[in-house]
Amino acid sequence: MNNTLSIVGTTQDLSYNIAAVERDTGLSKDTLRVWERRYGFPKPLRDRHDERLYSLPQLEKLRLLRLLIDYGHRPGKIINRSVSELTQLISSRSPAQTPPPEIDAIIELLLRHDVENFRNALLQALMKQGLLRFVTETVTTLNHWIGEAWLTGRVAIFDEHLYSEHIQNILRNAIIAQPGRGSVPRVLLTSLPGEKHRIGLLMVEAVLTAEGAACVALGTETPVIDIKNAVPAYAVDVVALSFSSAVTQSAALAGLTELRGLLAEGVEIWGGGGALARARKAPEGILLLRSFEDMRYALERWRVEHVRR
Amino acid sequence: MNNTLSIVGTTQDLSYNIAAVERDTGLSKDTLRVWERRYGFPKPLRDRHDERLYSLPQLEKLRLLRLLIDYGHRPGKIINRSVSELTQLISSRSPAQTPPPEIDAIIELLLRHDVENFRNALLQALMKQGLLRFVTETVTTLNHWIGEAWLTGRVAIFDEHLYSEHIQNILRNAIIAQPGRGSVPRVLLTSLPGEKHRIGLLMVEAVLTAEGAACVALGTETPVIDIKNAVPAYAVDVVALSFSSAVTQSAALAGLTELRGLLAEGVEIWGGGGALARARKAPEGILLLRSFEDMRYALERWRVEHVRR
DNA sequence: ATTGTTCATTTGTCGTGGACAAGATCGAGT
DNA sequence: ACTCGATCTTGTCCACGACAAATGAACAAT
Repeated sequence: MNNTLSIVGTTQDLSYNIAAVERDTGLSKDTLRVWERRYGFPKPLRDRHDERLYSLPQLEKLRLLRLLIDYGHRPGKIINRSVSELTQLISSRSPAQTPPPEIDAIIELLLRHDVENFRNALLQALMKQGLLRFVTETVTTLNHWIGEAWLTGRVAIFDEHLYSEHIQNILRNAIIAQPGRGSVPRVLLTSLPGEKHRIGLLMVEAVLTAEGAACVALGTETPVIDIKNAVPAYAVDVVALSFSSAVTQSAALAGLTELRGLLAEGVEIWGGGGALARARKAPEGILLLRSFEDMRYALERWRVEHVRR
Repeated sequence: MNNTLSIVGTTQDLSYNIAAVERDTGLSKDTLRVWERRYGFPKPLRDRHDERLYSLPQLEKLRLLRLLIDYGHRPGKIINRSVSELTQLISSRSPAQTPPPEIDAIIELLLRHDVENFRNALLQALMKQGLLRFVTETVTTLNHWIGEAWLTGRVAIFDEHLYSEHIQNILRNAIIAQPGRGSVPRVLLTSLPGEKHRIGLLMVEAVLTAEGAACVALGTETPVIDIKNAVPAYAVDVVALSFSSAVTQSAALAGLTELRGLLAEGVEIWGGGGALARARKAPEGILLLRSFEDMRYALERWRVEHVRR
């Protein structure tokens, strides 16, 4: 079972065993070992039983590498560069643009760790704009720029955690405020195992609920089989899946196709999110939503096609 | 990278490669291979390149096994029983006790997949009892009995997902409703990597906020180093960590001790949750909270010890 | 009766290297 | 500009040996 919390460590400078590194970097054990074999990095110390002990600097460099690889760099080209070269690569990649001032003001509060005012700024934006605009404009751009700031190291991991929690609070608060009795269509909302990003899912739920659909939200990481079983149980008309850009496009399409094979014909499948934003054509029987605009249109279309007699 | 969603499959009856099985069962590839070697199950077909291809029945039996093992059965004893024997084991596991009627009524709605009324029943309970009693009584017992019903197979995985989402909606809604300006102490709230249960964390946040503390919630799975860095950034007085019964007690204690070594003396560490409920004695410099009562007492004590001049 | 200790067994994770599929890159040809 | 195939790169899979960590049983001590 993969529920170890263990971190090997002496009091002062700690070392991480290979499982801890896999957790903290997202690089599989196989990958870590094969990198060591091929490129000579990371070359961890060994404990008394010849098991790998990674140091904190190694772990930090691995995180940098992961980031750059996600961004399109090839491992072999960058793995033996120094940490400073890598950070330079990251910052040089960042676009010259700056976020719009109202977004920047909010990010500024996050950077100052001013929890109360950060929360209030978000709430005020929501009040001022209404749920739909708040989600489709403010939250979308906030996500983008905070991701950007994280890449360049301006925003720490815990800041991003905090941001995610607060957005969740606000979105869930907005969702629960909606009535949503007997609405159509009934939409099952979730992501496949491996996809952990909750915010995209909540944004969709907020918009759909606001547009009068009935959402059955299952959170993240529902195995395909369980989705298949949930569809008849909750009598849903549509299954909507979210894929953040942390997953590859091909993986997302494969998951969608897999699900299509398992579900009844009448049930629609919608897929959206960063991983699919640039997808060319949809697999048979699947609707790709490249924007919130697309989604509202899809909703409209469903309703026209399923008019009550 | 472990973000493959790929599933190998022909249109009709699909087979799953070892990565897909790892995802859907939570059993690591190493475990799957060593079970095959030792016990002869699961013995998957091989593709043209000698790679394992698991069938759907195998996958389903693996999920049953996982369930029983989580409950305390030993793999070696049950792995070669038939599926019907295993399901029998699960249903015979059902405890003599039954949940109190008001809890049972709510669970019944979940079993009927009656989303709207389920939501309303939860909201009504909250209104009737107030936040504190709702969390410490209703949610606590609901968690317990739904976990129980899941073990006996009465509640499906997707039902539990749905339950978790709704509880989150409600708790976060309650949290955001509180003012919380300039309160003390400032409490950082999170869990360590590997601990994914969010509900316990949210329950604590709800209670603490209601009691007038200022919570800085980082969600689940924050690496120790990031906690260490967050403490000065957010100027917190207390770090509170939650450990569900999915982790072992020793792992929880190790994590707490590890953290203690990294944080400044003045910062308190509180640990709570299922894994620690039966812990004997706390490590040096750590406060174990075995109940919500304990937590309110700890809060009281902190305030007395840090009286404003 | 509960708690601590010791010892044997079970079980999951780690190690090694070899192999190869799937992806990425690049050049040639339409 | 674009497919197409050849070529390199990279992650995942395999086998199987070893052993640490978890569990259970047996027993002593409080």
